[in-house]
Amino acid sequence: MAQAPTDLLQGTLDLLILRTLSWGPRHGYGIAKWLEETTAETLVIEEGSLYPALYRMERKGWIEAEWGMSELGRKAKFYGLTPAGRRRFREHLAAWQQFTGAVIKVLGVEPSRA
Amino acid sequence: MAQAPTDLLQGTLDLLILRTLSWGPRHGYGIAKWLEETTAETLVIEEGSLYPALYRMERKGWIEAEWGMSELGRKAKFYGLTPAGRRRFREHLAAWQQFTGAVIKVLGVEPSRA
DNA sequence: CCCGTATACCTTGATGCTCTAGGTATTGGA
DNA sequence: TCCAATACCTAGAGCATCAAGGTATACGGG
Repeated sequence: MAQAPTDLLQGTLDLLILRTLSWGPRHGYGIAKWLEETTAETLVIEEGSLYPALYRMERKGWIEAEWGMSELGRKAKFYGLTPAGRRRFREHLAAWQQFTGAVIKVLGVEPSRA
Repeated sequence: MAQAPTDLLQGTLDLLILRTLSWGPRHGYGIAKWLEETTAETLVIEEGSLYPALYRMERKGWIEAEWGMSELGRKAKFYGLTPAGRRRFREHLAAWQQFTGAVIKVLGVEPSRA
């Protein structure tokens, strides 16, 4: 399969998580599921990538965790954006837009609008 | 500067190089300069990333090197695409389009069309 | 009542890309 | 003469992702 979206994910996972949480708190498992559903399984978030990413972001003060109950009645850790996380999201988003715009310029093609 | 295009570059550098060479052979230094000029310095390719990437790609049979003379009369190593490289480019490009399309769907914003 | 599946969390080690920071050599202009 | 630009190269560190393992609970079907 060579170099699937896998490697392309680098540096984008944080941004995707921040966006997911910008709609409101969610638990880890739910973040991954939501991303997968939203992109029709084009984006698949491995748990070995997800949880380390969440700790990283928590350590940096972008998100905050709180234990609670999932919709299905199981204990789950809910993550929510901090003000710093919101700021970070805006900055990272702008950087991504600029970067991707430049890549489009080089490649001469647009992303697929499936 | 936080997380500049630096980290976003992950997994995209190969694709950018393949695209650059799809116009014809070029030497390493020239590839980097061309990418920087084309994107108004939004994309800056460090030499410590560039040369390892070129060796990697040569080892994988996507590009071929040949010593020659630069436009300015200095010895330079020119890289050209192999048939496998052309195939690789098409595949990687398609994967990038699909991946980036999915990211756009999640983020809800378009890349900047500066 | 048992068992499989889905939910939900977590960790370790390996892999692999990019960057920092160094280095060499040549050319041309101030 | 000296500096900037051209053109190449490398070692080591940092860091993100993945593969592959693990725990525990709820629920439904048999």
